[in-house]
Amino acid sequence: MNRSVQREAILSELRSLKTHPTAEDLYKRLRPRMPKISIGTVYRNLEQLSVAGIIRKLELSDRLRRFDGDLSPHFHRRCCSCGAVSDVPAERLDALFGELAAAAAKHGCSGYHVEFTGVCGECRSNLKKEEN
Amino acid sequence: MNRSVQREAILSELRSLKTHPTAEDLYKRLRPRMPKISIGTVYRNLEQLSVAGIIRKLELSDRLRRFDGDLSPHFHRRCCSCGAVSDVPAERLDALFGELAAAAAKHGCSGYHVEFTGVCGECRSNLKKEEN
DNA sequence: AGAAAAAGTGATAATTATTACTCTTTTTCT
DNA sequence: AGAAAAAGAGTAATAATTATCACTTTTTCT
Repeated sequence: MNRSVQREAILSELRSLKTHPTAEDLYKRLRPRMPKISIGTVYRNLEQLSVAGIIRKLELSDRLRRFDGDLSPHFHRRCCSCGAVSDVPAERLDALFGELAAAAAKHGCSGYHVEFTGVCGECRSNLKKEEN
Repeated sequence: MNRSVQREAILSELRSLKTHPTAEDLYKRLRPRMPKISIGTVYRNLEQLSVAGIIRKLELSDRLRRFDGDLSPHFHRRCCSCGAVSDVPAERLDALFGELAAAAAKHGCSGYHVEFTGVCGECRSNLKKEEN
């Protein structure tokens, strides 16, 4: 994999975000700085970076693919209402990680992904406002 | 929700399978019996059935949505190579289910989904053949 | 450093899963 | 049975992602 200014911009932008952005999200954020960058370039680089194990491709309960620059073990939490994806802090879950890895291995698998679903705080308060 | 022959055929076909089929898969299987059924009907019914909680919609590490007629608690295992989805038997995982539910609740979530990833037996042997 | 090879880019076309729409048929309910 | 509601068939539209291709940038190698 060669290096390119676009690839590095995409990677550093992704790493600066905790929002698990889509390719389109990143494209919009990069354009002010790099007006000529193309959406295909963003897709191509995200794919390559994830194949290389430098980032993680999340294919979750959604039609859109999201990307994560944080490779440390953690769970994801998705809002059923707005679709936002946030991290589940790892505190006190370490034992669970180990058990899941062991369960996966027992069934011939090397990886696992856990997604929690619920309504995020923001959406909950929006829904309450609508009720009134 | 009214009843219709198409809906019942879709549901019973799904329930007869352990393969977590896509809408397209089901459509192809139903056509010999019901040549006039339309793909839109399959999508519409699968959506309605999952909203009603009669089946489960799986949105996993894949572009395609898959459906599951088995509502009992279990994990899924996906082959990284061919994409096949199979069930992880629940034996000895019951404790894990409980811990995950508790962890989800602690983080304001009501549901969770666990997917294990690895290469399935069939793909592993195919890959070995290619090596020779 | 400079030439040749490899990899990457931007722009756009193509693909494909899913949804929307219109009109007809089936189901439900009295 | 007959009116009203729900569902189906067929097809068009949408939208995320991938492929293509001529050109540019980066890397490699002497």
